[in-house]
Amino acid sequence: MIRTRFKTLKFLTMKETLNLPRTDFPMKANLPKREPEIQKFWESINLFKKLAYDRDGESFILHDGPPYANGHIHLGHSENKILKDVFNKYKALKGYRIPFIPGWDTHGQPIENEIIKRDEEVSKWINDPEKFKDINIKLKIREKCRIFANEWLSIQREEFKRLGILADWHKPYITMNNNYESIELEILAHLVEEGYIYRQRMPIHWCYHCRTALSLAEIEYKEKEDPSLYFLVKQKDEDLYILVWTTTPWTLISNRAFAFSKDTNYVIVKHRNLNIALAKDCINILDGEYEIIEEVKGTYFEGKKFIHPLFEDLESFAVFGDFVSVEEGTGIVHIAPGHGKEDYEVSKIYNLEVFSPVDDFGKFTEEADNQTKHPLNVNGLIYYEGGNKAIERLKEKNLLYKLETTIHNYPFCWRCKNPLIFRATSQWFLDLSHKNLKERALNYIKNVNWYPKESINRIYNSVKERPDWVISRQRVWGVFIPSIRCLKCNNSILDSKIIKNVAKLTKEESSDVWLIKPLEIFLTENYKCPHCLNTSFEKEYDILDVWFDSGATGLIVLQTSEYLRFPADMYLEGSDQHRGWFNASLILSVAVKDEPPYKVVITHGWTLDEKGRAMHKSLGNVISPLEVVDKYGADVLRLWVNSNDWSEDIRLGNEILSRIIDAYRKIRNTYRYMLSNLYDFSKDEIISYEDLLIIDKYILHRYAKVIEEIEKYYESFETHKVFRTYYEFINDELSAFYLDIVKDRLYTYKANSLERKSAQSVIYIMLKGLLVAFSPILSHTCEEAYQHLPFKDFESVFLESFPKIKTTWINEKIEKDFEKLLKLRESAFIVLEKARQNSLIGSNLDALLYIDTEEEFYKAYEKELKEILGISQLRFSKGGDIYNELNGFRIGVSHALGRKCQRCWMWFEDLEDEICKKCKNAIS
RNA sequence: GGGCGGUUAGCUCAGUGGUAGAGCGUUCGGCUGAUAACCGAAAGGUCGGAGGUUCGAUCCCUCCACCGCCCA
Repeated sequence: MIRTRFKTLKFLTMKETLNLPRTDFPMKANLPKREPEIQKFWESINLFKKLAYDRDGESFILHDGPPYANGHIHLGHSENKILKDVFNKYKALKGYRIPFIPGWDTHGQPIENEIIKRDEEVSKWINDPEKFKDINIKLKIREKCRIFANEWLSIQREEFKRLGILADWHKPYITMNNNYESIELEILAHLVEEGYIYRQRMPIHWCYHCRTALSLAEIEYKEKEDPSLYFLVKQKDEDLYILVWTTTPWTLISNRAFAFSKDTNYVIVKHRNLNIALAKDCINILDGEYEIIEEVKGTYFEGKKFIHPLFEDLESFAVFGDFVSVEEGTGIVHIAPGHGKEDYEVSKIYNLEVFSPVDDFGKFTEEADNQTKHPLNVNGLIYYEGGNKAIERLKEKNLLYKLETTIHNYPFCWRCKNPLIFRATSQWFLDLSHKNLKERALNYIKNVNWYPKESINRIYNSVKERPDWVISRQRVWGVFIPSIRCLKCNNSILDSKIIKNVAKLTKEESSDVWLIKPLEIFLTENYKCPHCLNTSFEKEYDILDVWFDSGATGLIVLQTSEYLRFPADMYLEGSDQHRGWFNASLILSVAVKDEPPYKVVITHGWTLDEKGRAMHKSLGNVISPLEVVDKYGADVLRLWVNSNDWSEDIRLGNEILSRIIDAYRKIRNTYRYMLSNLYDFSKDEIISYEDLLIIDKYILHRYAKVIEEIEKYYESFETHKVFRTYYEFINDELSAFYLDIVKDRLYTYKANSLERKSAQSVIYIMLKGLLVAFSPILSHTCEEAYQHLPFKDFESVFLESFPKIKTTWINEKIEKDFEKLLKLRESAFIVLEKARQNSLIGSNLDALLYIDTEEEFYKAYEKELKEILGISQLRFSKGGDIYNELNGFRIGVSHALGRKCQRCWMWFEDLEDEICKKCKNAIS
């Protein structure tokens, strides 16, 4: 008992003589609490202002794609803004100014629908077409939308700030701001002047629930069950029927033609006592027996006329089109020019009527009945009920061949989720063929740097395949297209002078002016209708597609701030934006400036759950970034994003999160340990390179290589490789190697000895560099650790420069030597492990190691070998109680000889006192 | 149905026409002077599946499956 107490006392005394690590930097991060404090610190020193505005040098312009202001941010938003933040901060460390202006998309249907849904009064208005036209009601809805958008914008701003995103949060760009709307109208005026805008009646996707036209970007495809209808059509003046297939019987009311394929083989069969024609390849759709009478080419039907299947007093015609296939149906396609894209196109060639007797609500109009003496009486019926009547009529006339159901993909409104119809309406279009707009855009795509490089295919295809842009919407919440209708000739007029007048007043009073002010004040003096010279007009109230709002951000934002510049250096968004923002921005930019708005476009994939499935409310697998931040901290989320190859889809789940937290802890702890060994280190104690110990030179060399590699990976946008390189350096080379072996020197040598100061110098240089290099990713933690450095030149880690490597640090000779030494270390550790398992030793310090070699190389490194092996004694001869030949090395291990120094725990054969000579010297 | 991309150890990722790599995690062990830490060792994979080219394929080709985005 007494002896134990004595030993303990003695032990404590020894311990007190050591230079053990000490630091205030806590092991436990407590990020949810600490991060907001660090963010407050950044605000208090005006960090963003310093990096964005108050410094000299070139600017790096990353233009923010505006999120839509209608809900909490999700993981995708977080990934996006974090990546933008990483590249901004990296560029700031490289000396660039980073005037990053965040933005919000605030107009459009999602908000408008939400307002309508949640407000009974408004719901009533909107279902009453007369009320909906009322200007005061439009104003009321718009005001509610504006408030709603503002509320969400504020919420999202706080959520983004919580992620540690550096941006001009005080002055974001907002698409519903007066100034923004005003410039947007000027862009429209410019496009009108240049002749890009035209009005045309053609079939477009129409949502009869939202009662508006939709652009391609607002449509989603889902499976839908529809009738699959085969019917017969009698050829006029001949005893021949054709067999036709459709899934939209309601469009039969508007049938104007039947399309054939010229080169396809058709057969005429005797079947059910009728002569029936259909494509040869489709013959197996016939039920029952048939006899082929004749085989003909499609051209056989040229000039043929048919009796309309529903209305015997109407005629239908044979036409030809490439789109006719034998993949499904009968090789004969029903054509309703007012209800289909291909139908419309073929109708232009054959001069067919674009007949579309369906109103905004998806109901048939009287036109549907008035076209014939044998009406179906569908006036006022919703379109699909008209379809049922059409089927009844076919049955009555014995023309219905067969009726089944089919499940196929069908377009739905992305907002209200109702199926869409194709309906011909008059809309404003942006002409992509005008002045070769599309062609120019396609050419410019090649001049832009796309990352990942495969994404160029996607943008190219989506621009190439897009039709003319329908820019008008029959909605309320947006920027009005200030077109006027002539009360005499009924033409719609879009005049750039009028638009410019509206733009001027919009700047003062928002786009509401078009609703509020009388038309006269926007008209030029003695304004006359360009078509009929009439002088009386009324305003029209279509609004601009929201993609026009967001597509114009580059033109509006980049050109209106003295700190920004057009084109931007970088756009960075999710891969769905190839058809969305990248696309719309390119089209508008090329139309207005004949130049793409971006130099580099980076796309990231989507965030999926742990099993690689998309996150859906219905699947219950949605992870909120806010929850992750509240529980683990923003740095964990930032580390997660950047540990994954985000150029593809990335996953998040419990195991992944737990691995990330492990990595975070390891990194943090390494910072902490390095800091804790610098508690008595000062600026004037830095040892010059030549005087460093060789092991310290080696690790500095490795550090330099790693920094170079990391820089390379930032430049190539591969932040997951930045992370890997960094993390592995910390794990393998610092924690498991250098920091472990250098303990003896740091703890047991005289406090101000060269051995100790050499190690401290290298630790200081590396730690500072590592903190700076990783601060774009692990922003809060690197800042926190930076503040704990014993000395530093700046008030924030972000005011530092990316670590600069001195050429003298790169030392290939040392690297080569150490490669050899580390190979030996690897083998020696395996033998030492065996000795440990045989209870021959505990720690490596208990070991006497034999290396059976004649090579002078190893003997010359005896001192370093002992250090990097962490052993007490080393002999270059054969021996040891445990002996092994391994990887060409002959290695033996015995227990160390003599006695153990009570201070440094190393064994000495000739130890006389409690402690060794070195320790005596250190204490004295 | 079409386009683009993906599928390598439990997780995140490397990789090459010639016996599969790393880090983490796991297991076992050590230390107790980084201690809700630190160090060591070991186990883990017919490289999504099936064909083909080749002396030889995880890598090249074809088809298929699954996942994601986009389009019809």
